[in-house]
Amino acid sequence: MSSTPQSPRAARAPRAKVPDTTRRSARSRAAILDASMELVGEVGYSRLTIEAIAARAGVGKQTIYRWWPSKAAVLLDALTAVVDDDGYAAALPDTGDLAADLKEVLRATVDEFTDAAFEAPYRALAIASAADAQLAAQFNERLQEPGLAVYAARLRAAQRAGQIDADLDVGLAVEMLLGPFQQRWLARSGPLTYEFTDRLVEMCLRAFTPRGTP
Amino acid sequence: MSSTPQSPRAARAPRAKVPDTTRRSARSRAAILDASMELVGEVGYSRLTIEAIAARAGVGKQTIYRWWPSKAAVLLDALTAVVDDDGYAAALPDTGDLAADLKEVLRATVDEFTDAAFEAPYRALAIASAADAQLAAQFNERLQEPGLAVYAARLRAAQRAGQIDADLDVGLAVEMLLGPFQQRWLARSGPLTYEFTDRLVEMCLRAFTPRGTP
Amino acid sequence: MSSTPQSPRAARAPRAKVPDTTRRSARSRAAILDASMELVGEVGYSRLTIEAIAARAGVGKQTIYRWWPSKAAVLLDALTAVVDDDGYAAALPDTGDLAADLKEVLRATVDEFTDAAFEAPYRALAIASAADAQLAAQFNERLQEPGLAVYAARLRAAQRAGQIDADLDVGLAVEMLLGPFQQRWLARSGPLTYEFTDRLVEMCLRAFTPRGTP
Amino acid sequence: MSSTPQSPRAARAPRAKVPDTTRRSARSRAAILDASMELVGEVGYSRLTIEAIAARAGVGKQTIYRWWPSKAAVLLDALTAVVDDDGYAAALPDTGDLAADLKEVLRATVDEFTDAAFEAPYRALAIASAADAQLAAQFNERLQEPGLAVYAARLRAAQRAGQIDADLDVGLAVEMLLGPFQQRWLARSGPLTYEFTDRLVEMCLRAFTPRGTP
DNA sequence: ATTTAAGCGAGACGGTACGTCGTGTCTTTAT
DNA sequence: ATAAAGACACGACGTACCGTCTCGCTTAAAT
Repeated sequence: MSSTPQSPRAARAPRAKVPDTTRRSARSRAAILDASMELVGEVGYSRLTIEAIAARAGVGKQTIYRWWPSKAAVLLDALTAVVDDDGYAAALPDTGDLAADLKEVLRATVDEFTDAAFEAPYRALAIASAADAQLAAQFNERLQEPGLAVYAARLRAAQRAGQIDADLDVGLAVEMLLGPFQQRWLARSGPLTYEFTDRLVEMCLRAFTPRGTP
Repeated sequence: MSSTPQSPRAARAPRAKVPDTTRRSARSRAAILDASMELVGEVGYSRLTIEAIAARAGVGKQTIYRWWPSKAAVLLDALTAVVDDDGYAAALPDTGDLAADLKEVLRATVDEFTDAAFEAPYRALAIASAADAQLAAQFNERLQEPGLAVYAARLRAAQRAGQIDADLDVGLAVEMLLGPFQQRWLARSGPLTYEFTDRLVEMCLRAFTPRGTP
Repeated sequence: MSSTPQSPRAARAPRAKVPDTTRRSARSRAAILDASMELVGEVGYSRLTIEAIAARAGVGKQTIYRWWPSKAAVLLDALTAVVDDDGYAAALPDTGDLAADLKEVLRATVDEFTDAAFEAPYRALAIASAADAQLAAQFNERLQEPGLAVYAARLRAAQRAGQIDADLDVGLAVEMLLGPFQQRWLARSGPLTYEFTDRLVEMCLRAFTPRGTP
Repeated sequence: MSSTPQSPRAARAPRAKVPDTTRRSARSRAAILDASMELVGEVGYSRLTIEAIAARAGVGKQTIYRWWPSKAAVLLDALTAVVDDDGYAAALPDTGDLAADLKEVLRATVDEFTDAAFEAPYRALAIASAADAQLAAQFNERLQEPGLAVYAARLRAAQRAGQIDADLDVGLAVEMLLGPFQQRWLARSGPLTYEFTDRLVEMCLRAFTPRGTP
């Protein structure tokens, strides 16, 4: 991805493949990211083309090929930029009521995945990741895992508060909370409703909490 | 003389464009399905082309376009044929030990999704479904839901045996068992191991079983 | 061409390629010829297709392929039928005034070649003949030469009347009268006007008549 | 950002779609013209395909479609290039003997039209011109008329020398000399022999020369 | 008076070529 | 050296026809 930091010196290697980042046009970069977000919303991932991005961005094709290896990589940068700008919720709320907190956040996530402007590029990246392991690694690292981490943090807080099992595998717990949700979304195997997420939270908490608890 | 005379029979065909299924070549159909399965395994979905399928099958391209709307639709038929031939496990084993039964089947599923011959077309369809709602409906109905149904049946048997809550939402329960699995697989967010599925089953059963149970 | 007479017995040859003429459907034949004449006028020769002829004629494609080797052969039969029906002018007028007679007939020919209904199939055949020597032989024999023959007859009458050289090569003379005309028409190298044909006749007659004549 | 900035220069190009001629690859152009000449000789016009030209030339199909509207247009450029390179006979010989000069040139033309390397593309263009008025205009202007002009020049010289009528319509005269020839060639209505052209010249000269001359 | 067996309408089939679109590379011209 | 522009070789697209090949079906001839 283009985010790999490149010192100017790196370009001095005998046959430099990587262009000189310091000379990069910020204006072009922004135009490309904007155009790709717009277009993926308009036509969908499969009909998204690099030519169209370049044309919409008023940019030469080579400028895209120089800095990104694929249209998915462009989208990854574009969505990362948006998410980082919007200031990723660094933490889940912690009202002390774990169930309420999880339900609230999952309801917000339902809203997010119902918003076409966000959904389109996110789905595009999920699709591209499913097809390309290398992209998947980047996608998971840069967009998915930060999201999961805040769930994990909240669960660990609940562990410390004794609300859930101390020896609970937090990673697995997060997968149980989000896996069914993402599956419904990506495979369109069911509607994304508050009722679904609420009941999913309730069911999961039954698994997370000590058996004796009523 | 040039006016097309319409026999009553011809007039009964209300919609034009639809080819005559009775004249369809079974040989060609089989060759196309075989070729598409082979090729998706060899080159992956994104490099799978209808031209290559036609060439491999020894068939004209039009014969594919006549009967299928997309390469994904071909794969859906191909995989459906394979699954139906192999005799879908109509039911999960029922040894009385729900945890053991679920673990066994999920372990088998791990094996299945580790087998490239099965994985490639299945992933291809999952990708295509993520990109195309219409295909997704077909994919879910014809391949996913039959698979889920056997889990649901086993859970309902366990309900009758009093092993899990009588008022458990079986559909949701199945999503909890398979969602995290499929998510790991499709998004490559983690390894598909027996350990993972075993622990997933254990966690889920804690959610499914009556709270009082130790 | 389909005009080759075939006795029923010929079909008894070990591997009969030639279908049984006696069973041929006159209705289909007529519909095909009509349709081909219509279509060549509507879309031109290069866009004329056998499928379209069959569809317009309400006939199976095989019925065309059974009886004709090419779409040009169909047109040749079609135009022959029309020309024969219209009763080919068996002879040029002979008023005694050769120049006037030739001018009149050439003016009529100008009219004919300006009529789209006649021009389109005729041009189609001329084009097909230019590309296919075998068709050319048929076209010349069945459509061109009968036309030329009437000119030759008229010139021979003029020879007998002493109006043109007795040792004139009548065949060449006919070519001189019609070659420039057909060339203009086919190559579109100039307009087909009465003035052109009148002056062509006058020039040719200077070549045909005895030198002493003023 | 996505609005396409238009430099004044770019705005001066009134019509879109037209590719930039200055960037055209001379190498590709030459390869395409060569390949089309070769192929039309090998397989004939009707079996000449743009795909085959592109393949033989080592060129993408789009490079042909970008610069030429049809395979006939390619051939027109190809033949024009050959003819211009070979240095079109700028003038007929003028030995003072008009008959001899015309016979000599027509005999040379017979040779030319008997040479397959020249005949094939020329016939191809004649066929395409017969089918397409727009191409015909180009063909006549760029290949036919320059050829006719040299005949016209020679006839005008003869006029000045008093050998043929001063008021002879030179254009018509040229059509009389070449029309029967081209007709025989294109329609294959007779053999192209020296005897034919010699007698054609003699006949025409009888029409061109003053009546009193023996 | 049936039985053949042909022609027939219909259209699926294996192919070829079409003309278009997008890819990723390369070259030109202009900052 | 990067950028806009876009020509290029390539490959796949989805379509249109080709000419062949079954399918019932009518229909005329030969049983």
